[in-house]
Amino acid sequence: MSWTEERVETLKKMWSEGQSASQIAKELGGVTRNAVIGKVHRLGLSNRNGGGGTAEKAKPAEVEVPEKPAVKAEAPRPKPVREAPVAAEPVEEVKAEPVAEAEPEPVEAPVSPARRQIIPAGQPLPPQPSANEISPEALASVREVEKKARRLTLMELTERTCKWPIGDPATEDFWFCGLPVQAGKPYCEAHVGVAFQPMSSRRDRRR
DNA sequence: CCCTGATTCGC
DNA sequence: GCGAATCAGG
Repeated sequence: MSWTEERVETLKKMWSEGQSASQIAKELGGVTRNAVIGKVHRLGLSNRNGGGGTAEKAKPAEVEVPEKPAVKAEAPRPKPVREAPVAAEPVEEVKAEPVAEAEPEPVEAPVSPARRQIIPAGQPLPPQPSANEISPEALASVREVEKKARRLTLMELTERTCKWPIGDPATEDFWFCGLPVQAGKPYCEAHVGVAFQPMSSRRDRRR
């Protein structure tokens, strides 16, 4: 597959949304995450903003000293004053521009630290079921399984780890199940059981 | 082990 | 330009 304009646009869109290279690769198909990352770099849109994923290594402080302007006896070229865009507001989102890449444009902008935060866009958290809507048997079973939970943190979750939350999110006493998920489902077998109950079996349940 | 992006370098 | 291999990290 090649990087058609359409595919590149999908890439740009997803990348700016904070999607990971592998996710983008899946979406596009026919390419690996390496290809995506490579393309991202070639397009020059390496740094994404937002605290979503792992975007470390952001040390803008280091700027090579440009050495002196030298003794150029040349004509002081007027240089097309590009006008400093002191818009004061990081407008951002320059999409919808079919432009085929203008020029490098100095990455260093007098931009203020007021950046838009991008929402992780992860899987929506599963709803904590009300204990009184789960059958005693199922509940007991789940409790048992939860003893074997891997106790993963939010960041450790993947497509193959059960995302069932356990404990109180407001305390340290909180983690995610993390056991292997049931094919296609976001939870492990036990949690799929309590998460997807037929309406018929959860009617009129009292404690 | 699962995953992430960054870089290199032969093609 | 492309992307597999590799690297460095979580």
